[in-house]
Amino acid sequence: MGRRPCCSKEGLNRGAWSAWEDKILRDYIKTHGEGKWRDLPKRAGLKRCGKSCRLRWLNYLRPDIKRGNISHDEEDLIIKLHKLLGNRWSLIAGRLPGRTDNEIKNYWNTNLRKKVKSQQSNLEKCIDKSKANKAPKGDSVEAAARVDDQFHPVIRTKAVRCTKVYLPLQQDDMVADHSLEPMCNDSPSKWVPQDGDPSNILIDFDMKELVLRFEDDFFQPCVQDCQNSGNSADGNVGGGSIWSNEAMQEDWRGRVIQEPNVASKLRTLATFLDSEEEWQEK
DNA sequence: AAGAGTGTCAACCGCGGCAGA
DNA sequence: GTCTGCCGCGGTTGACACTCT
Repeated sequence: MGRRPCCSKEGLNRGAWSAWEDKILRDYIKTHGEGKWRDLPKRAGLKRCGKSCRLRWLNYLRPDIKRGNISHDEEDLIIKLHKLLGNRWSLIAGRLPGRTDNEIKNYWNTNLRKKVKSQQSNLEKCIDKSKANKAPKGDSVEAAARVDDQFHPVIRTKAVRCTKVYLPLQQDDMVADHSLEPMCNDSPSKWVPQDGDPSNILIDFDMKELVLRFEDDFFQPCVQDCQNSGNSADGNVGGGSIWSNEAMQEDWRGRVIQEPNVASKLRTLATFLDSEEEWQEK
């Protein structure tokens, strides 16, 4: 049994919307409000499918929409949110007032994907170099490499804020390195090994703070080092990738979903992201 | 000047989630 | 608990604009 199409395609207009179609739709929604998209075209007298009307309204006609000129701040935010959420364009758009998921998706595909990819490859070069050189402990490049190896779970905890998370970290590494301690609001004593397995640590702390510190302070030496050594890293810490590669990122997402004590649905994440008080309380 | 190649973005499509019957 | 229909999402397409040769 096949799925019933959303509407009959016969006799319907397709492709670009004309000015008068826009006017009809805008006037209709102004009078009757949004919703009931399936019936809207008939009631409004439009030869369009309901889905098409909805899309046109949400992505183009809505009065609160900002179009074009994505600012540097917005771009930065898109990159950071994309690190956390992946291609969840509607969630990302929800954090950018006046921007639509379609616009952000297009902007990502045409501008940011390449940009982020090149920064990612610079990061990999940087880390490879540091590993090859066996820099002494404490060296910024080595430290950044260790961050890349170990601290991607920090971002993971942000994605499931306020939820206790099992992290596959080596506790010894974390505590022994004093440069990492300020990144955690809670004292390391609150990091409790789970089930006697030292590689699983239960953590529950302020994740936003962690991410900011990670991106803005701790990561900077790596970028500077890249520049000093002739590797261009664009100097954009916020835009630098936290992942060594896409596989690592995918692996991270998969494991989050499977963890028993972690919010198992991304809708939970959406709720969290929509909670302004929580977001700003720290 | 013109044709080819590339980029951009509005619109379409199919699927999955969810609410209500 | 199951079914049905609507809505919203993310991936993809294709028309148009722009740049290069």
